[in-house]
Amino acid sequence: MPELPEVETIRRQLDAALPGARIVAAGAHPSAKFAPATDAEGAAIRAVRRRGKYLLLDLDDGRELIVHLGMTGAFSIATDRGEAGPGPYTRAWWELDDGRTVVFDDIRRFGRIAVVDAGDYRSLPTLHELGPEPFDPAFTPKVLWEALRGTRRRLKTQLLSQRPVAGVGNIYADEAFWSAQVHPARRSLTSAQAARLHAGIVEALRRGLDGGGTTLRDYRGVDGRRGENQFHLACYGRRGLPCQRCGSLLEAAVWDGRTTTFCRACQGPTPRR
DNA sequence: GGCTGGCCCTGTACGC
DNA sequence: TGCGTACAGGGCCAGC
Repeated sequence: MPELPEVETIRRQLDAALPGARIVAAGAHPSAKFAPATDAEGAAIRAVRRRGKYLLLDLDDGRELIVHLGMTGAFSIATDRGEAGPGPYTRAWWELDDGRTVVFDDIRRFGRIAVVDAGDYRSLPTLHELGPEPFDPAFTPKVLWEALRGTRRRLKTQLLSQRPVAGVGNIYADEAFWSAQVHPARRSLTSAQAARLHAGIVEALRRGLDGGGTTLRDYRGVDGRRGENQFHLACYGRRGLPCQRCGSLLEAAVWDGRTTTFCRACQGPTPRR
């Protein structure tokens, strides 16, 4: 499940390989989520950027090819015809003028592709309303506090909306709340808790980035390599295992449709509502 | 306008 | 062994 560190790892690999190449042909799964991939045909790729979990490929005609990896999206670049080309889970592919083919596979089809005028993200609500980048100086503890205390939703639910900060998904959210010793089901927090959560978010994402991403099931880089960060998770997916800080057994619950792992001893009792 | 819950998807794990 | 069911979850959207 690609979150910011995984998407950034992929971005770096694509940005090292694609700028300068022109898309001479394209194909896509007929679903409305992937069909727009063919709209990029004829354009050259200038750069590969990232906002949150979205990959933004700048095209030379004033548009952007936007790709969200969803849960199981993955890129590969085929250099020889017939080798690592489109497969049963390929949802889009782009043939380049240098003979390579960029292939986008997505088993569960939670991904999404769009081509828009540069900077016009109105057709992608989450991207349009996206919060600051976590490593940007504009993302401060105060900004996070303001974004979280201005809602009555659970803190984690609000965090996953991508509005307080861009790029945090379920894995890094659990890690950040555990690190900050803040209960994710709370609906309010102090400025001191916000400061700890801010530090926890940045730290968790930085660690994921340094590890080349977290591979739990499907995530692979463009080069097919798995991430390493799954070996360093302290909380996510460790229900029933001892907390690395206090030794209590970690618990898990489902709130707002998302499984959350937490330490009752470190992060406090679950709020009544 | 804010919030909640359902839906989309398919491989994997597990129980019977 | 084979079948059925639950589960994983990011983003969108209808309905409250």
